[in-house]
Amino acid sequence: MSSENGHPEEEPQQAEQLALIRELVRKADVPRAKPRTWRGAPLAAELPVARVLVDKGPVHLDRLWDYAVPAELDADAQPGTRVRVRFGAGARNVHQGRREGGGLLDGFIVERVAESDYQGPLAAIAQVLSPEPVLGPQLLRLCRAVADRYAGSLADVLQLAVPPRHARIEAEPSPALLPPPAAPQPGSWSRYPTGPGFLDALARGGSPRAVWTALPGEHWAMELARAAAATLASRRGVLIVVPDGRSAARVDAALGELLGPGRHVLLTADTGPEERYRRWLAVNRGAVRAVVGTRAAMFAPVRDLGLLAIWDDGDGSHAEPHAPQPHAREVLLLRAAHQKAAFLLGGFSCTVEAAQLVRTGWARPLAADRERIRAVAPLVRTVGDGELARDEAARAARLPSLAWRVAREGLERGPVLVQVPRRGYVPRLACDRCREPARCADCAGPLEAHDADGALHCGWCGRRQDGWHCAECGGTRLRARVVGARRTAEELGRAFPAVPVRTSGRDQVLDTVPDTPALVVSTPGAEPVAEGGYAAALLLDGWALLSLPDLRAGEEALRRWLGAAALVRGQEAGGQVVIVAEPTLRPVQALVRWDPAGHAVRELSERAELGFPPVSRMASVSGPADAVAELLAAAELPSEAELLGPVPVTSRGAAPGEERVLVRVRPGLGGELAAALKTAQAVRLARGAGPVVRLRMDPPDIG
DNA sequence: AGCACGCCGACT
DNA sequence: GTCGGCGTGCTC
Repeated sequence: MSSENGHPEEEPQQAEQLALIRELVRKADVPRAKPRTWRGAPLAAELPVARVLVDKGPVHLDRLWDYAVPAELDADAQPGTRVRVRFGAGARNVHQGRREGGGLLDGFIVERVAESDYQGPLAAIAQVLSPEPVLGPQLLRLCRAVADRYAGSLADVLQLAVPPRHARIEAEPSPALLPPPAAPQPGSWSRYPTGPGFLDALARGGSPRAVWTALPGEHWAMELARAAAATLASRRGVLIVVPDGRSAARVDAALGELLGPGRHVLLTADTGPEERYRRWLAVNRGAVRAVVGTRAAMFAPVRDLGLLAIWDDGDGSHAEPHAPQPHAREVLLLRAAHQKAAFLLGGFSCTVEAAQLVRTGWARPLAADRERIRAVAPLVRTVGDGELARDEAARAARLPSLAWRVAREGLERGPVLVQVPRRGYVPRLACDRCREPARCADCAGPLEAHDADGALHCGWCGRRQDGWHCAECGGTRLRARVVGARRTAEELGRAFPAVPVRTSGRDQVLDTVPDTPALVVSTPGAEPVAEGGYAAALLLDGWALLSLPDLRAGEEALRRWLGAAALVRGQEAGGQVVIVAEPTLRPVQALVRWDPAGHAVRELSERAELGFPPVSRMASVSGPADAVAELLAAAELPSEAELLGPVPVTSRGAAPGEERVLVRVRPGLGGELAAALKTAQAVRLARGAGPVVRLRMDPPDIG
């Protein structure tokens, strides 16, 4: 396939690059030393050198250290085991018999080799914590690839990938592996023209890759379970990553229904640390071959991986908040490439990244015919600003009369969902006339007005913009308006006093609601499933979502609307959706036509024109101004790298005087960019540890 | 990060 | 003459 995107196909070239850098970082040609006897203690007869990754500590220790393997630890000190080693200046003194010193640090044996290229005497491994090989070769390779991709340290990634140890759990035997199940019937996969073929390929041991646009009302958890069962039938393993515990529980239930007990495990944060480690060990030991879980499960060491699946990749929960902040979709893509496994990315909506996988030909679309979509999608109706202005009832009650009518009708037939915005968004500027986001004339970054004088500055390159006018329509006035709608929902509840009002939100999320008339007020993402589908839905958060301070505002709005609208009965069953948003806006049109993939394709081509991610690759470098400048000057960036900024960092937690620079490269150079920044960072830290500079690949918050 | 070694000022 | 300031540099 082409190398036009930043996806797994750039990986071999990247690996080569990094191998080269590792080589350079290592000392120049020195004669290879055999491990010397340490205090005269006998060494392991074979492969007496252990290459150890020290688990914690500063970034410049992110390399392997050679230790001698004493004969008595030979059997236990295998690759992948957790060990303790003496590390620090004092360790040598121990060797010379002077006094104790050098702290004990935890680490992992990465490999056993015959000789070391370190010239001095090797210290011995102090202790093998347990003979359990928790860091197998494939997991190690994955973690290294993730660290490289995100310009992070291997130690940081291992912290995400290998759970903390519980000795008692390790002592327990894992259950025996059950024989593979029979291949499942295609079931509702038959509603997609290529669905049965996809399932069949999985069952036969093939590795199809698909971007699946789920039909409205789809019992997607069962579809994922069927794909898992087909893969297990081919004697291969499965990993399914979903955004939250609620979704994980649904897939868990579907897997249980289809496979019976003992063939899969659920890995989520709700499970206590010990039980979690028990399940993780069962997976690592090959006793269980199917895993469903939330983002931390993206590293689950499933054996013989046949299928990697992710549901709703646009959900922000898939982005790991801990360094180096890998995204579950990208990690699964790396795994699919490494292991030649099948890949299934599904959702009611479609991200630009997913559209890019299809565009480059890496994955095939898996979607239903238009006719079938029309039959099962609810009828979507819009209320734009013009209508709102003319609508007397709306002005009085802050709710358009169409919404009243649809709610009243819906409540005669079942529950009605009301989606209201969450608090705490930051509006950005848009053209008052056509709502196109206001963009910088120089680099197309988002404009901000954070000065009291009202002057406009670019959020990326920091340049002042005078005399702004809209590139789309020529308008010269800006707006930052948002609609507060929570109160509207409360008023709606008062207007239907006979009907119960249930709420689902951040603090208390309802899982399901019964099939009886009720107003169900929910924030995006917390919508309960209605047993027979909602009779209607009101989407009242149009402007709040569209003015999120994000490049993805449109995509995110559409994703949330589709997530709610997919819970509504089809229009043949009378299901209706009313959205309070301008009908000319692209995401609104995509909702009306129920065409998320088309929306993502258009967003993608627009990003390509503007040089936005994921069509370009970006890194953000932030910290004290001089430190940022110093790092960038030292980094051997790809020659055509484009520097945007610096701009002052205004986010929470940033010290005054901090700045941020964005580095942009064309697709395919992301690996090179990450490697260059990581090397420069390591060099900086190795000498003198100046003020901290934060690196972030693919920053999500670039406006 | 720790913790060494190392090369210049005021104290018994 | 020594004790000790914390400025570079290494840690398998």
